[in-house]
Amino acid sequence: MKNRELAMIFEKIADCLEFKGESQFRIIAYRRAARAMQDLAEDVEELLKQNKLKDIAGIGAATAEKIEEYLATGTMQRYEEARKAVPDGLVEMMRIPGMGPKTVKLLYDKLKINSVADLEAAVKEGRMKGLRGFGPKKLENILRGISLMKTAGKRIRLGVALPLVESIIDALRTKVPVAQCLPAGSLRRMRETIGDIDILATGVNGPEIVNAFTKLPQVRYVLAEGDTKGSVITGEGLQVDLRVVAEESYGAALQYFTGSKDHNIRLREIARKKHLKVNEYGVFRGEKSIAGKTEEEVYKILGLDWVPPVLREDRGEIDAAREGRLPAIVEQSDIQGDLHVHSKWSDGKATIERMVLAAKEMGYKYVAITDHSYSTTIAKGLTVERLHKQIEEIEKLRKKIHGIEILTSTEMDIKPDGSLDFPDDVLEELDVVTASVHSAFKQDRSRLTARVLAAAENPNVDIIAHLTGRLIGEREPYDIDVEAVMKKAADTGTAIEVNAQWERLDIDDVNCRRAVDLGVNLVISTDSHNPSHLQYMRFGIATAQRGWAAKENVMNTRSISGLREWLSRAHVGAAR
DNA sequence: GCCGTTTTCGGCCCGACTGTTTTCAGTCG
Repeated sequence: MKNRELAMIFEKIADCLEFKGESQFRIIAYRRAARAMQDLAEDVEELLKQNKLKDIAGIGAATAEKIEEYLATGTMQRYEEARKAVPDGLVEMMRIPGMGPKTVKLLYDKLKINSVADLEAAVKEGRMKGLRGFGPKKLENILRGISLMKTAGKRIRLGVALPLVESIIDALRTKVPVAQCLPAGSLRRMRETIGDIDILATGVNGPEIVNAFTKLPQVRYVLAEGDTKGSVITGEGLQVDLRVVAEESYGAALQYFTGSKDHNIRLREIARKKHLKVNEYGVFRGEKSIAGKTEEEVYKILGLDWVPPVLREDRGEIDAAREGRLPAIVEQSDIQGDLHVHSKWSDGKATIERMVLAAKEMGYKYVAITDHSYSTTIAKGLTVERLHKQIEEIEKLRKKIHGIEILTSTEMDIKPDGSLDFPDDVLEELDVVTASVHSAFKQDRSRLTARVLAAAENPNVDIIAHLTGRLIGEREPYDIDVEAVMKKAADTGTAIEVNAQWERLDIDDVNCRRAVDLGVNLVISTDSHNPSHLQYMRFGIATAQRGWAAKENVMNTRSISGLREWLSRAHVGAAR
């Protein structure tokens, strides 16, 4: 799959064009094309074969031709030219916070500075002396930018970012009176990783709030401090931006500060066509504010339904909002049970009883105990004999704990040769069966895919868990043909899991959207190894929402009888 | 370079903050 390669190439072309000072619009067009490639769940080669490249939003005649050229020849003329014209060092220099194309170009033209290392040396040797626009503060900022780029700049995962932002907001509230204070940006959109943290506050005294913010103990550097906006770097090297607005602008500011950038640009284009203007203070006709107190009225005045933050990625949600066909996305309150929970029997940290009681506490109507099978030796996987003992224990617990159904289950290993740990007659004894890959990740694409396809075809397998095996920022997805597995799952009724552990979020939002389009059944489960993990359901829900999943798409929104109906139907589907 | 419920050509989102400069360009989100 060449989608990612193409995304990188278009991004690089945009960088080079930016350096050369070409039209902003052309640069934006290339960046948009890059993102279109990034967001594409289907294989770009497949779309080329079907002659559908130009159906992708952001891909026009020129970029389609370049994609075709690259897929046919392995090179792209435009890319080769751009790389030759702009040394790699210059592109890297543009990544330094505070350094843009103009500054880099000027230093290259005047002083022949062409790398980050050379830039650092030049500042320290005083080579910029007398150069217009390079005062002492500017030089200081360049050095700081270089050190920031070295130490920071890494995206952090949602599960790490959320507690961090909560601690910052709590600290701010103790220092200064603020009416509203909440996370915006990619955090509010629940993206799987967060580049920087955005916080929106309302209050009458902007400068005082911003000042208190810049003096918080978490702050290492202050990047900017104005009347309504502050920007800092925390001890962890993470950038946090605070924006303060008046109460009457709350909705418009929240909308603006939640983004995404591309979503907002679309909104402003719509406004412009209606001879309106949208900014963070409201929606304006001429000088007059006509909306802004709530997000709902901002969207409404533009002729759109309110768009849930998780959908604001410019992935078709604007058109859907205009046409009244936004999905009724699945909500936490729809979830009736968790179908992926471990206990002490394998690598979980708590007894079955504690896990079940914690699930009941969540308000669930059922929970499946999915301990590992014996091939996963590192996790003390269960043999057939131990599985039978576990079933006996569950039967006892059923008599003891009421108000929640305990489902017998397994997270069974799909072995390297595609066979399964348990024979069919054992699987038939279980209420629900999950299968997943825990070994031989490095197998080639065809073997790995065949292995999972075989599991999905087994009528006794109900769910495929963490399909791609990725660990965000740690381990790449296995080389598996996700599209082929999904098509098989759509055919057999086998569900694909949205794993809610924030290190995994597997499948991701883009693949989830594709699954929904293909009519694949989903489950959202936490893969809990202790009772507190059950809370991670919110991350799984957010991922499914970002994938446009509705309640109907998600099997564990069903009542226990509805769930059992699907479990039996899945088997019929596979048998045909 | 993309795109069309005013357009197939002529548009293309909008404002805050900084640093250094005497009125604004560059950068960022």
